[in-house]
Amino acid sequence: MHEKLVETIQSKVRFTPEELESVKHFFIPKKIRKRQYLLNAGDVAQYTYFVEKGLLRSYSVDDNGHEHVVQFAPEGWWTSDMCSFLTGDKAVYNIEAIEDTELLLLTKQAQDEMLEKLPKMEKYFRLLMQNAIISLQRRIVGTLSLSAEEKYKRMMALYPDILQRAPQQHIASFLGITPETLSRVRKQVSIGK
Amino acid sequence: MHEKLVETIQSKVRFTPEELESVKHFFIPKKIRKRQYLLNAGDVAQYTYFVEKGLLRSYSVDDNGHEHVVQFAPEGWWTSDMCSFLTGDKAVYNIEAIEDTELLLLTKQAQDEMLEKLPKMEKYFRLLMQNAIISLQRRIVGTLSLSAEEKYKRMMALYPDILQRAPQQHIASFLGITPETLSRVRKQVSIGK
DNA sequence: TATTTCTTTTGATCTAAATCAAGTTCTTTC
DNA sequence: GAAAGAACTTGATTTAGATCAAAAGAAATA
Repeated sequence: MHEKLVETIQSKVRFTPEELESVKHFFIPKKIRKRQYLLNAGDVAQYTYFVEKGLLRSYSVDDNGHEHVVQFAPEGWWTSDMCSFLTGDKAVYNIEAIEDTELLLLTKQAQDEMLEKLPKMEKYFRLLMQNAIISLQRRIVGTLSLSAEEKYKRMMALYPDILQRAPQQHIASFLGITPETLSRVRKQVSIGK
Repeated sequence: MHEKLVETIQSKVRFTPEELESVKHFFIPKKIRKRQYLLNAGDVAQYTYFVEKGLLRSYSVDDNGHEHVVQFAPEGWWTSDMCSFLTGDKAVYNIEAIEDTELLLLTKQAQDEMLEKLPKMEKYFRLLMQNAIISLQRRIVGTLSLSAEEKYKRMMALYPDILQRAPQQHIASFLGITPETLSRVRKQVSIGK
């Protein structure tokens, strides 16, 4: 159940087998089915979620009722409403399972205890955050500078698996275009090949 | 020269005066004048920069020659091309001073030594990164969901000082609109009041 | 396996913001 | 402090992508 977690930790920090074993105890395993929600906007995020298997999406809903996908989280990724999780404020993001998903849940308290007991985890999380920032910055530049077709092609290059696994409406939302435009772009791109 | 740095560290982690003092030695002070560059895309980022005073902008240039402002960094903020700094790859961002600016430079080696010697700095950087992620995610949602006018109003609410200090073309670029549109929006908003 | 519901495609129309093109005003700098 | 160069404003025109509408295709539910 903790294979992916152990794998991602080992790829970033040197840990003894015993340390790795002790990490596991801070997490609560959980499985949810497709279409179920981990978090609803307005509630407080009690956990950060590590995805062992499956696929999640987190999204916000704007004043016009339009959804905006902030993140897809496939196996090996973390997700939550970070602000809500850290501050206890109401969450602004909803988190839904796109596939049946196996998770490891970490409460704020468990995380604090873990960081206390295993300070090397600080480094793991810092590196994790650094990578997140790098890709968020790239996404912003992409959003600002690319056409609908270019955005789609970039997604093909960066996340081909998510393109296969997530419904097109959610991919459109992630890219910041309408499902209609995505459909037309896909047709265009498939002809072009 | 290290006032702001000490202030932001103290706001996130408990340090003794001696520890705080020892932090300072890892940084190289530097002043640059308005319009000078700290980093050019294509070079390797040798430093992360902490802004003690002044204002920077980092931006990328796309294939059509359009600039896209990724970040404004006023006093108390960090900036760099994080990817280049960490991996040694070529930078994709340019960093320019919008005002005469006082900086504290940190090399990768100095950062590693500092984290080694003062592990509590891991926490400081992790918290810093967390906040960055929260605001980058919000910016993405804003970029996807708001009209030009709404983006401008949000900037008025979030960063009123930067709106005063940075030229409009750079603000337009940060918001993902053209300078012409920003000019019209500003007129609109000023009449509306 | 039928039926209902959700998702994707296709077409027609509309619109916010981009682009193009002058003017105007504000900054450098010599 | 005058000239040159940026930056900003204003107007006319264009356009990528949104919106609206309806049909076709999948997938969930019974």
